[in-house]
Amino acid sequence: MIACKKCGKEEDVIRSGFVRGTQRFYCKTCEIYFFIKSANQLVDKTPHQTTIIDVAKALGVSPSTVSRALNNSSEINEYTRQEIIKVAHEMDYRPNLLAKSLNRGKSHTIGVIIPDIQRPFFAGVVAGIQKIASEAGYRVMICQSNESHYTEILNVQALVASRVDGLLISHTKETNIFDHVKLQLKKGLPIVHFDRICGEVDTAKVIQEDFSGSFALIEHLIQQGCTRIAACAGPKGLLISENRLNGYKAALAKYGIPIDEELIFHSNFREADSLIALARWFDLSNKPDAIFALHYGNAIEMMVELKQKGIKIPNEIALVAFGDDLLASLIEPSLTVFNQSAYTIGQEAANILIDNIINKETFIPFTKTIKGKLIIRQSSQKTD
Amino acid sequence: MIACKKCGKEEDVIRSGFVRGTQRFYCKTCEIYFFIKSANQLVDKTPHQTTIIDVAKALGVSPSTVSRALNNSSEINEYTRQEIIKVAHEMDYRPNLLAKSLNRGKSHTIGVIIPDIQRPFFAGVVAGIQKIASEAGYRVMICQSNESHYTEILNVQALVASRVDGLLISHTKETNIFDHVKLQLKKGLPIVHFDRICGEVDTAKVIQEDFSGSFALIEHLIQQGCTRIAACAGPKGLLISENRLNGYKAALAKYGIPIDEELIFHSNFREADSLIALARWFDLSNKPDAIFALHYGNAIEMMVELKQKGIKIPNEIALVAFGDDLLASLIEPSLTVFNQSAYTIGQEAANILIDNIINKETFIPFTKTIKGKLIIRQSSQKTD
DNA sequence: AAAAATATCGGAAACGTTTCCGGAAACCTT
DNA sequence: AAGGTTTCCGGAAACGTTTCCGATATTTTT
Repeated sequence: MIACKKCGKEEDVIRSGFVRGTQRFYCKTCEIYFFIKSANQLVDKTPHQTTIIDVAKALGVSPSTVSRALNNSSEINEYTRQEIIKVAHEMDYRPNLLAKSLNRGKSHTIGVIIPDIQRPFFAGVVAGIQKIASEAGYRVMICQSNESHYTEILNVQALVASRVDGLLISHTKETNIFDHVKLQLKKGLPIVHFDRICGEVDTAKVIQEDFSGSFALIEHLIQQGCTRIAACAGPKGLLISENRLNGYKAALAKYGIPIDEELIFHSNFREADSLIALARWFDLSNKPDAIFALHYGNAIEMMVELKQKGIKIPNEIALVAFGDDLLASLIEPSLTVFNQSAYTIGQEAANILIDNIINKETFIPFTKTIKGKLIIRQSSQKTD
Repeated sequence: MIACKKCGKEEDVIRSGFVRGTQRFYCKTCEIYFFIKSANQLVDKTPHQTTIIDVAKALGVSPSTVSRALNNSSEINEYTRQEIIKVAHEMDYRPNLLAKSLNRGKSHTIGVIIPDIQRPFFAGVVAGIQKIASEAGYRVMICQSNESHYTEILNVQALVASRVDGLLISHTKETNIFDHVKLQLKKGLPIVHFDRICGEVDTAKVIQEDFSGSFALIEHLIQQGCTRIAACAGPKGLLISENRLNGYKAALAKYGIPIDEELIFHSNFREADSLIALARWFDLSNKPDAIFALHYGNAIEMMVELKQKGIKIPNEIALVAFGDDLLASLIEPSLTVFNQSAYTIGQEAANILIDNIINKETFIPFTKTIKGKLIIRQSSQKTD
């Protein structure tokens, strides 16, 4: 027989099921259910990170006082503060940012979504973001979409679940539906776009000189005597690709060169695309005398292929591209590019986002264009 | 006169200070202090992310039931679960991971500390880490130490404050005191080192074939007929530099080639160092016929310098290095390297860390060496 | 010296979850 | 039909902070 935990009597205790792996009892007198604990159910407190309560107990003060001491509150005696700080340091107290964030309703974390960290451009952007963020006391959480729209959506959800205070995003090349960002924006989440921006959402944006950069590159080619300039563009929906293409067209128009649609190839940024483009152009009766790669990677791939085929750059065909890298200066011939300062873009985007976070109510979205510069190297300088 | 909020009498109410910007009163009868609220003090609830409580209210159930429905608990009716899931979805409920983490005592986040995300090797590692982590349901928080020991310490503290479940770290080149990791390890934080590991801490480690990779490179050079092989090493304290240097020495020893300390230069990975090393070697009466760069960056810098000086690679001097990159295959002459698969290292390190996190009690630290491979290119193949 | 103000502290609520615990109802057994 | 079991749900505690509020002791003012 089992004694009731409350009245101690054994008569009216009956068994009452096997609940959650343990025998349960019921005392009809007291009308209560109860379990009998086995010895090994006694708790073995694992050591934990020291909390504000530990510090408070050590000093015989209340947790609120410790909190005040550690947060530069004015409502605390200076001597008390010093003592608390001393003890907190001795105990290696580290504030639990999860608790703090939960309580404050802000995580002091910003989320970043990029297609691929391994691309030097995005690595540079991330570095710029982290610089500004850490200086402003923000942590950074980075997600890669791997150019997958679905992954991008999951990334947004994950970052929202982590309650980031704001979002920096450069879209997937296949993203043409923006409901996921629209929804969060509507919910009040500060969002800043960079590089691969989205036109249909009212966010602040940081972009490169896509139009004028292209324009400068093409103008340079024309000045070198090129007249049939091929363009390896990106997917048709992608805004930044469109802008660059417009710069290309504008430059041609300025110099009265007709636009030949046969010379414009829409790639998907895959390696194979570069070769397909080349093959198509070289099948033309009227071949191009220059190539403009809207994306850096395409240019490198093309250069490798052209060299392998024994085609002379730049004399037979010139080559210019958007983007820059150590490789561009070291490859032979070195590559003429319009350089986008990834680091600066990252810094600027982070600055704007933090401004947006802090001045949430008054912030007005705007678009900032980061100056790039034309770097003329061998691949475009025709010699006679 | 002011009426007491409790008894309503006005006689015994006196003013009692101007506390926190508001007039305070005291009722001598009731012995209570009170304020009188102005109209604009009424709360204006800002819209918030929908919580589990919102969902519960919408359905007329308790929060615990909602939690059970959303967490695949068995103690819930299937019909109820479906209803709750439906409503939660309609309300676009996103669990607050901060609250969840705080409650559960684990954040499901792992911290990563690397010297510089812009170095392709580390970018590759990060990509590998994120792959594994996201598959396992972990988030990743990345910090850059920028090769500063002090920043590294701050990074550790920041990640601990964020209550990461584990830490992946590759040390600064100037780090030779490891108290910051020792402390956290002692506190029970799972830590895994990779690449730039630390010998004096009992953590799991993921390293490259530093010794045998060097050995293979040097052996290859010797087989090409090189006998005076110079080495551009890293700082003396850095373990991975030591290991590589040992591989170099072992290979020389195997072939009976004496070790000439004049051919070993300890750099600090700065660009200028490469040039200094070259200058020193070329000042020797007995010049080297090959150079082994323990770090990839040095090799590129040296190649640029050598080409500029008109020195023929590999015939006048061969060049090999640790590490790989697209650049190594495209530069001319292309660079012979021992390739370290950064992505694999990241994956492996993440796998081990997660194992360590999950099986915290039983986990036994070990060191895993990731296989690399010798990629022979032009820079080392002497032609006659 | 009473009244008013100030300085400083403790208690408790709140943030959004999960989980422990207990209870009611329905369902089985003899 | 009563004891025993199972199912399923609600209430409340807990996670570690911050902050609101109230309270006391001390100081200043009148």
